[in-house]
Amino acid sequence: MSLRNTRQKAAIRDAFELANRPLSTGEVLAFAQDRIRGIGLSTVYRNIRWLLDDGWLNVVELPGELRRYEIAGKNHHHHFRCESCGRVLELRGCVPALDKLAGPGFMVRRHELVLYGLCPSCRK
Amino acid sequence: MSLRNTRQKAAIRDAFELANRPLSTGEVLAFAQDRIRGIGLSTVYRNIRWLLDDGWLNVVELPGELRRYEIAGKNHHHHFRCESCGRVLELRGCVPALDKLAGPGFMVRRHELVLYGLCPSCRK
DNA sequence: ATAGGTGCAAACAGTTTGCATGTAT
DNA sequence: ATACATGCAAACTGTTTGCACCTAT
Repeated sequence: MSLRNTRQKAAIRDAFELANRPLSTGEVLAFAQDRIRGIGLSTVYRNIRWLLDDGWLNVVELPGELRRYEIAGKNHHHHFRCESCGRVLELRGCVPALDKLAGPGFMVRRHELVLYGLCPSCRK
Repeated sequence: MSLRNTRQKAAIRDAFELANRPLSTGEVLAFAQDRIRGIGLSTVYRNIRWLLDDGWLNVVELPGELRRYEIAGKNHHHHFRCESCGRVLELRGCVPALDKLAGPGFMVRRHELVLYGLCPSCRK
């Protein structure tokens, strides 16, 4: 849990609020370095860890991708990864009966779904 | 591309054929070490790479998990990860209209779906 | 003033690569 | 005999940790 308010901490939170999409540590560092010369990668990791503990961030893990993080507290949703620009975008809602794909022997507790293709910007 | 038939190579292929589920490099190594004393991890990695190039294996990447591999050539399917035993099992079939989850601005090319819970063995 | 936070560098895990040795052909 | 494959160790990437210095309180 973090107790003090530092410039670094503020810059890291701002990165997520401005991006409004899941960010990797590298993306967060790039943003924060524009504001604070010499900010270290370990500071990014440590603050992300604290924000996760606080429940302010959630982990977003896509298959074969670096771990990303997004602001917590949103409704159940899934993600779209653009194969052109590499960005990960949020999708709203879900698909019914997903969990039925497992047969009757299984007990399904949760699921993850990721769509891949071209985002609206890259499709043009 | 591999040209020679070695004991190591045979043991690695056998691991996949006997397991009949996606395996990580660690799982493959554990299997192969039962047969061949002193087999190295890099041999596992190299042979998996060759088997991927040959099209004999496919990559199976689940969010936040180590990369796994499975025998190629199967129909479109998804996976179930047991939260008790950690094994990843194959599910048959798919769910219709998955790709509709992205709005009209997107072009969806493929998707990945993973279910989590208890497998039939662990549920008992 | 003081202890929590930062930045650097070292430690780690999983994966890849370089190289001398071993072995299938 | 030859060159491909192996096994070891070193390199590499993403992440975590130890520690001296800095700074919000």
